[in-house]
Amino acid sequence: MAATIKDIREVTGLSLATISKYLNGGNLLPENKAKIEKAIDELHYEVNEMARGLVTSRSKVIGVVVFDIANVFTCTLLKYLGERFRSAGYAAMICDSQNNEQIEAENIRFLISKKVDGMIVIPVGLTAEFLNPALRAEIPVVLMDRSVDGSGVQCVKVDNRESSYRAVEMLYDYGHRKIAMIGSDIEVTGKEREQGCRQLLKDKKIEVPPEYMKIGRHSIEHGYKSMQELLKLEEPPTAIFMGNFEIILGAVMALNESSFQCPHDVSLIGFDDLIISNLSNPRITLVVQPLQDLAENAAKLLLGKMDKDRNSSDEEPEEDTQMPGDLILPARIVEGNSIARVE
Amino acid sequence: MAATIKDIREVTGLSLATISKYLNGGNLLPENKAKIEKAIDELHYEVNEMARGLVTSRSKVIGVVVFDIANVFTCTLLKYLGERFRSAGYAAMICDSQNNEQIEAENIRFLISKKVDGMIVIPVGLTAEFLNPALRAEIPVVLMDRSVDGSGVQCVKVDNRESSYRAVEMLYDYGHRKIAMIGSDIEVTGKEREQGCRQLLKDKKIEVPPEYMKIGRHSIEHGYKSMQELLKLEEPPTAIFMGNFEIILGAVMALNESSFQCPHDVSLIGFDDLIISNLSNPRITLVVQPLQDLAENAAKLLLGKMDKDRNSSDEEPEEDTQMPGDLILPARIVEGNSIARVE
DNA sequence: CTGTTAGCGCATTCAA
DNA sequence: TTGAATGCGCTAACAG
Repeated sequence: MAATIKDIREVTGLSLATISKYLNGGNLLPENKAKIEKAIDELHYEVNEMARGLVTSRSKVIGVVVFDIANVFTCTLLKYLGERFRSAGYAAMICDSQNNEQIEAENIRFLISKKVDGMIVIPVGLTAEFLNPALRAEIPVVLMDRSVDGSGVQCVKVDNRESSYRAVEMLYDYGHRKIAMIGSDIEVTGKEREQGCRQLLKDKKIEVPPEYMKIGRHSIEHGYKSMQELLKLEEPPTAIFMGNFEIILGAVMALNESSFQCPHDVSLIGFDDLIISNLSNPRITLVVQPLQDLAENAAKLLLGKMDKDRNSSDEEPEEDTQMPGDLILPARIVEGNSIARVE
Repeated sequence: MAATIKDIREVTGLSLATISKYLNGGNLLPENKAKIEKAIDELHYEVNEMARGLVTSRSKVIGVVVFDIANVFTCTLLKYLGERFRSAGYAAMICDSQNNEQIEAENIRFLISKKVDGMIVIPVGLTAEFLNPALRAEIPVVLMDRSVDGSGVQCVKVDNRESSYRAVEMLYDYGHRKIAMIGSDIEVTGKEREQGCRQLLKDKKIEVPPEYMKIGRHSIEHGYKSMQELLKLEEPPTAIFMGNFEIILGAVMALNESSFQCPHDVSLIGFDDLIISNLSNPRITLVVQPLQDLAENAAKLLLGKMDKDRNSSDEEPEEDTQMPGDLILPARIVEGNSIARVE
């Protein structure tokens, strides 16, 4: 069996309290300190965090619930989140919701039972309900990427609407007037991006044929089929805005298989990942989210909330809970050479 | 504060043991069952897994230590691992080693202190030492992707040597004789892939100019620079084997920027990810690892070990610990159209 | 089927 | 500075 502090007591002859004090950085005689260190080394003692957590009611673990773990966006966020948490002395417990709201709700409850000290959630669900158990348990929560209306929980994200607006504006500024979009509508994110696109077109008084707005599932297939359909139109668009990573993937596949050339026949701009532009030829101009910034801000926010929670613990009517609203970071456009100038 | 079983006792008038029995699926009077369920619902009770774990000395958590969380390979494995563990009633605690052996060692010790019931490790390190604490703590461990010599710990992986051999053989069979490789040498995986390549060339009695073997860091930059250098040679290769995802990325970037066309001027075959072939034009022929199989086998193996550990607990000299050796799965080649036939 | 009791490993009082 | 005692929330005997 693993060694416990009792074993250390046997070896050193000191009391449990003294050993505990050592483990928690208290002051003791150098002599005793050395004895304990020697014993720890010999016994390969490791603190039992379950027992410690039971006493302190703090686990030093932060739960991270992601809507889907198997994509670059999520992984990159996880990387940065993990780094921040680690340097603050916390570990991350990552739960994949597999794009399933029920699993998401279970994940939340699971993490509560694990007594995590805080949670980051990149939600599947649009409804706020699934967060209630965490709020009731008084576990600080910070959302990322997708805000949840009516949850009253702060979210760190980019301004999808504004960024999409600027992306389409870039197409416009290059002279394009026949502008199409391939996007998704299941998540808030997708809706916001569509809104941004429509807004620009409206502001510029461009009439959009309904067959130019390909809003469907968030999937490679949707991107693939939509691109095929757009290129088959009698009057195909000269420029296309692609709403997310998977759609870009599918759309570029379809384009590659067609006789159309980018940017000669059709110009492209996409929302999301940078890795894509390394592979495609020509490089696609992209709206890139500041993933590291997003993660660091979310981590900072959460750690801050956790601190406050611990200090204000009992009384005090929480005067400063003034519902701060979402934290919105700017996305930047990274230019490739996928947009042709049109006269 | 969160509700405990004592609160349930207050409400129901039943004893702690009865409530505990309910929580663990024991039989009790329907009447009492209903009472408890009502109380749980009202109080929003959630089991405190720390307390439970302290008693049972099982956490229902499996630790997963990955060399780098921010890549598709890792994420995909995490996804499949997570699904398997979840359906077996376990959660995954994921630790990123950030490609750093020291962090890796800390992760192992951290998970031990969290009393995880088992571990999956995709190691950074080549040396076995970092696994010792886990072995001493008698925590079942299964490695993935990269075996660690002398650790005595089983590893689930593909046969990199054999797969690379077949990849290069495909180039050979298409008639190529001027074959180059861009690969990495920091990890076992990279070394094995290089060996497979060299072996085929040797078997076919092909002399390899040293400038054809670009072995360097596992990075996009290395792929990029190496491709540039290869194309600048007086006698450039007609076919190139690319050893991993990052290298493919860089190499394809460089190729796209050059005047060379694939497969007309240079044929390509790569080791790793499938996503790449969706984007590049033409589609690159790839050696694809059976990620789902790898994950499922590793999960099964680990869960099996955990079961055995719990049952054989005390005595029995573990007769069947016969060092089963690594579990090696076949990779498959997914053909694109990046290889030209040469006469 | 239910209740009583003890103890998991540790931190934390309070005395000494 | 150190030690003895108490309890965190729960499960696991055992007795009823």
